[in-house]
Amino acid sequence: MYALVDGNNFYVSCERVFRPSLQGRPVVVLSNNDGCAIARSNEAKALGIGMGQPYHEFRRLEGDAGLVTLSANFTLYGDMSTRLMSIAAGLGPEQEIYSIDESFVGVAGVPAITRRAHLVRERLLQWIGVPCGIGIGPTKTLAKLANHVAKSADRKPGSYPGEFARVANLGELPASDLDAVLAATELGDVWGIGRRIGEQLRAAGLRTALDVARLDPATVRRRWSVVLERTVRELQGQPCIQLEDAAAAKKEIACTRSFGRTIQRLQDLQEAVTEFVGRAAEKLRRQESLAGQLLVFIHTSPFRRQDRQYARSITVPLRRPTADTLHLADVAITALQAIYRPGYNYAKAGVMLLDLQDQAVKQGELDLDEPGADRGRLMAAMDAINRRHGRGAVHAASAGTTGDRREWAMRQQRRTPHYTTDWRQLPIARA
DNA sequence: TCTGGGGTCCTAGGACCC
DNA sequence: TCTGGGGTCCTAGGACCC
Repeated sequence: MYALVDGNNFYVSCERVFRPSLQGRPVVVLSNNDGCAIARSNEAKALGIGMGQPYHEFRRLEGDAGLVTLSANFTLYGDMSTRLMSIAAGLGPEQEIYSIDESFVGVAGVPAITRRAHLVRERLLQWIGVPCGIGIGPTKTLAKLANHVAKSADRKPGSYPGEFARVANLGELPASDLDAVLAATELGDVWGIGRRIGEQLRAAGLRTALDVARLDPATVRRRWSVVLERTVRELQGQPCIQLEDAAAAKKEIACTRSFGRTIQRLQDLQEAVTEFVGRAAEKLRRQESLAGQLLVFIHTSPFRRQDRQYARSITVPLRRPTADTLHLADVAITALQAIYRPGYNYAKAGVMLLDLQDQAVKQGELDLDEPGADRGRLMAAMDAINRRHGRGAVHAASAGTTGDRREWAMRQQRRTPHYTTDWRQLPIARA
């Protein structure tokens, strides 16, 4: 038996903890560069603002409907997430942290689980201040579906029985009642059924989660894929997707960004790419891995129809796997020079570290006395300084030294403070 | 004018091996 | 006219997730 705990409209809820005046108001959190909506309060959803909708399309609601828009504050959300996860873990013996605001908890054998879930939920609300929904079911897919039910029963009364509001346990439901819940759920709301497969299923005459659950797994495998087959079996109550107890090491690490405005010069791209390498390599060292390949890409904006378009990437195999920022930056800049073409308005660039391997596993070789081959201590010192004095306190010089005046800097007009991770930005309570 | 970032898994097809 | 069988590895592309 599994539980899925997740924060409602998580980013918005985090912002509301520190600005209670946002309660009850339509609030949207924007993506990087204040580009599009990535979290919406229920009130904002009611205004018709869609997930991923471009900001400029709903900006007018700030005046017309009292909409509050905020720039993304991922430092805050990450810290709130850590706190939330540690409390959610109290629900059962095993936990898989699935995303910034969701975790699966293995709850097999936990007595009075529904009541316990209510207590954990109240604790999350009181200690963290973030409202959560908890769904419980015999498979991860059914736990996800139960979580959807819990949220819908809360937000849209009448869509499901009222006792499912906030906490929904499908595990102790008679079969006929479970069928009724599945029948009331759109197939597109099932975990694992996205836009494309959803369209194909609807074209085949299916409408609800119950329709999908009644498909024959072998047929589904033949006509679609083993992935969808697992979804069908999980809906039928047969567990196919394991709980991933320990976080696995990443197989690739990326740092990619759209620019605050388009840039043309190689120099600016070099600064950006160097910075991306620095961040990616830092993540790489944190998980104690080495990269075997590095990929760099640059492209123009497909949304700027008037611009000539250009997009290219290049993958460079590294002679030795490495986690050395300076070495990786050298490689990345050479790679960038190979794909850069003047005369385009570049909108985005990125770096990916691929073919990652454990740093403990090293190919032995003759020491050919390569200068600077091992800068592990320098990297450790860089990481320590940046941890203590903030991101970017030390970096490769090719990342540029002009700070916020950098041409490509991200636009973030309404970012809230780092309330919980920076002494200078602590909130102040006044009597 | 203005449209995010970071991942995973699966499959098909080609190259290559004996 | 007639052209094997069995396998691995790699990559690109598609689909999904939050």
